[in-house]
Amino acid sequence: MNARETYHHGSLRETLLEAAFETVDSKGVDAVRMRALARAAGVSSAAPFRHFPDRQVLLDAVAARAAEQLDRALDEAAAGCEDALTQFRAMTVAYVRFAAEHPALFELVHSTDAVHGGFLGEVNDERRLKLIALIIEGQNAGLIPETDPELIALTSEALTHGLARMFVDRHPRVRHLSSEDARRLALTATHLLQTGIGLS
Amino acid sequence: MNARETYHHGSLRETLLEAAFETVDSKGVDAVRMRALARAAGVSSAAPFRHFPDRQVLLDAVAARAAEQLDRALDEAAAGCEDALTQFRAMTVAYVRFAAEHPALFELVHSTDAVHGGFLGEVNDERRLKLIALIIEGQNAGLIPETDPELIALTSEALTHGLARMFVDRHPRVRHLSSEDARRLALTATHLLQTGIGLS
DNA sequence: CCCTCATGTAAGCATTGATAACATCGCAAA
DNA sequence: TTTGCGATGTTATCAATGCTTACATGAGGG
Repeated sequence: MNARETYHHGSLRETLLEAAFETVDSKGVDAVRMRALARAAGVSSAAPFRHFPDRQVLLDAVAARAAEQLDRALDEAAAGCEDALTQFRAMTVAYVRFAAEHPALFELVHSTDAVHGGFLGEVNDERRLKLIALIIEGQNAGLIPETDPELIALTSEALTHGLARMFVDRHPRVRHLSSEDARRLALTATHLLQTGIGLS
Repeated sequence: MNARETYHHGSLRETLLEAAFETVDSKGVDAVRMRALARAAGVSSAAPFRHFPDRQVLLDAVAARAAEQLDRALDEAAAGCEDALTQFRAMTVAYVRFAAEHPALFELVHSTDAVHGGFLGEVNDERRLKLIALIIEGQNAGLIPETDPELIALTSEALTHGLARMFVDRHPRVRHLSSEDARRLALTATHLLQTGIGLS
């Protein structure tokens, strides 16, 4: 499929999107070059612009796909869990892990440009709402004390996001951690916080 | 000093550095253009390369200056505080505040490229060591229970870094917060965490 | 006083994102 | 089946950018 016989490519948009996604994941956002993508798809350097008005729109599309992947990872992590609290913890771990394994994608999902553009912001919002819902659910089930859920969610998210960011930024203290170490760290840290919130 | 009569500029390096710093702070890293800086300094477009081998080195210099400014902010915040714990909290607030007020500079200080290049990494390390020292000092003074200081520092830093990042990323939940609100949030969040750690 | 070398200039290169004018072809309507 | 139109691809080209090379200038030490 890399070489092409027909004048029309057939699925250029998807091919470009996929290649851009891989490039971001493996080499970072800055490594995404319109001409390189075109060359890889066996197509002229102007062709991509038929499918993406400009580079930023392409990156937005990549960000959207990455957000889907992140959401899926969180859902899968929460799938096997019984109560709201366990789900909450599992999602925290999955979140940090995604950041550790796909730093560039994680960064792109939260990059101001893409988020401010609207649709991605809503996706992120939805993910957050899911977490708040879990907290409220936990409160209703008596698992979490009835403190301000907004504050709990915010603080918890800050801790999670911060841990994730430390992996993205190759923070010295987490740089050489194994995947399992990272998992334990996320659990321990959130546990520490949750002790403060009032969880057992 | 903007217009120049002499063939030699006299302080081109500093002028460029300052202009780049301002540009990063006000318009972001991507807005830094070598030619624009040269034009602003009233100098040919090749001149900057006499002082900075390439753009990245210039950005590294900007990052170093930003790191100094951040360190100064933290020191000033800690200056008036009595015990280690209060210092620790004040520095947390100052850290988040710096991120909120100078998002691009904050990002640059932690950008992987600049950090991985060595010297900036050491600056950041030093800042971290200062925090750990505070924790140990707090433990010695009986203000902080004798739990693993590494873990406490790491978790605390994750929370702080996460809060800071939320401002940088214009996170919806903090986007419309006033400076005072942000201060309170940082305090409340760290308090929540410190409750978990075992602080009063 | 002069001559060296740090610092500046002019010109140009390769690369990049983006656009405009033209080519090809799938597909639906006549 | 034919036609022709809109989606998609091509070629050629632009302006901007980072960076380099070869040359110019002049400040300051010997």
